[in-house]
Amino acid sequence: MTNIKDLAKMAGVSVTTVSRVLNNHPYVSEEKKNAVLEAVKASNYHKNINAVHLSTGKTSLMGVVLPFSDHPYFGLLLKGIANQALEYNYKLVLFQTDYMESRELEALQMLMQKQIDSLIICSRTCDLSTIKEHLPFAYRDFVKKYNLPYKPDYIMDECYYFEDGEKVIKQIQEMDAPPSALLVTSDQVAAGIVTCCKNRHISIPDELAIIGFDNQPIAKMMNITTVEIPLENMGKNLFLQAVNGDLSNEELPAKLIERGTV
Amino acid sequence: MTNIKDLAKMAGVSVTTVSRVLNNHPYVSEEKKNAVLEAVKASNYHKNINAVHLSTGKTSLMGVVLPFSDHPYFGLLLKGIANQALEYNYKLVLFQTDYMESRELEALQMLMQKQIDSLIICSRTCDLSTIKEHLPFAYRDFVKKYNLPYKPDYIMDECYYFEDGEKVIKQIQEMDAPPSALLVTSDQVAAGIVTCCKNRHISIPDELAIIGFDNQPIAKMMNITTVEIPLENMGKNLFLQAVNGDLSNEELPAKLIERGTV
DNA sequence: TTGTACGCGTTATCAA
DNA sequence: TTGATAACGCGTACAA
Repeated sequence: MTNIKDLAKMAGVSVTTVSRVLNNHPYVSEEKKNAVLEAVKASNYHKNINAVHLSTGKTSLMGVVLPFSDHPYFGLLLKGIANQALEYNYKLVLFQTDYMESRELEALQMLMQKQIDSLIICSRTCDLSTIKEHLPFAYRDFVKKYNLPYKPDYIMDECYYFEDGEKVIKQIQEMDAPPSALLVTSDQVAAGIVTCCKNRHISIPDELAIIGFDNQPIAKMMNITTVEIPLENMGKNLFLQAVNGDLSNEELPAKLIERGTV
Repeated sequence: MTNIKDLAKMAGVSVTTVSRVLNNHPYVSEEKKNAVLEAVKASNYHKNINAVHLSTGKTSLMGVVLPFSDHPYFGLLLKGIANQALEYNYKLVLFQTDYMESRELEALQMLMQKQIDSLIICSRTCDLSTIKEHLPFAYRDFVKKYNLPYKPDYIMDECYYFEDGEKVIKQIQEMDAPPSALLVTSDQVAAGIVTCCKNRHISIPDELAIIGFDNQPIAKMMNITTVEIPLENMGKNLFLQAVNGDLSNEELPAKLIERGTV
């Protein structure tokens, strides 16, 4: 593999001049510039980016931690981040954790080792203190904390996909005092619930009212009342905050889309 | 930031010894080893992985090119790759191309610049020749080529999600000679089609037969006949081939799951 | 078992 | 406008 030293020799200039040309720095004569570009072409030269990283101390790589990307919520969030990353010429390194702490730690590891410049944690299983003690510098937390009372039975975990709708209905039917309404954190799951209810002849919204989440197209098709969340926008904001070190704890508006399941 | 030189000074040994301890190499006395480990702890030391990369010429980073990850087909494929990557201690760099050639080129770029050790291209828009001319070495192509006759009208592109089912039905209903059966390349879309047919009182399979793809849980819930593809396994294989430079052009079995839409 | 010294490929500083 | 040369942090022949 040819390197800038080779190029310098080929073009009859110093490595500094080659570097200047390669990075569009000023103060290079047209003549030498052309000589360098010639050499680049002739040798099929490509920068070794790792050397650049070592020299500059930056990688233009941003980590994103999330449980899975094949879920519409995280998928859209990721999309927002990704688009913004594209604009800033950043690449993303994805950490699909499946809610496993060990994988979250891998991300922290990469951050510490400087393989990524920054890290967006969209979901975490590990303790905040764990994050804290692993980092040599301060981190930012944008999550608002609420202390609302709730009924544990009425909260069902691990519902991410369409097919989980069946599980929910089963669970509800086994309850002594089943809820008469469901706030579902994904339109996909809501759609699954609606489908399952149809199969079992449970009337919606009479017997069971449902509000979805995200205002996905599937909610429109199946006429499901839902909450619109500006996920892509959230992703965009996250990226910007991460890349700039901003602290604009902006609140994004959510909107109720009323349809037929309530 | 402290580096191995600092550690060496702190522990009263040479950088070589520090490196040996850090990489679990043999030929280090317990005494010195402990001294180094002490220093590591005391200084909150972390390797600068970029320096390692430069020195070793490897990054343990593998690129994956795919159009989107929030689609069950690519989602599962990615899952298979990711799990295997985990085992081999590789990290993945995701290139979500949205079928844009420019983004595919970015991936090739990173490969050439040695920021990633290897690249798995799950989908491509660019020409094979483009890939070829961008690479300094040979690449492997595992795609079988078939030359089957087909009717262009009967092929509908850009159907990826549940909601695209509506589009399909609309298009079919506008045809002079609509097909009586659909082979759908995603169970999500198939489910959307089935739902849409229900809404419009189109009888399945009498008026329209449907075969899905992937045997996703949604297909089971909606009783859709489908083809089971070992996607995760495919992903696993892809990773192994990429990491080992294997050429085991293995053919994985697909299986028809007969249900109610045919 | 240990350490010296060099190479990896760039960028940055500073003097010319 | 140019070029020597010193970082950057680590791995590793090679010598001891």
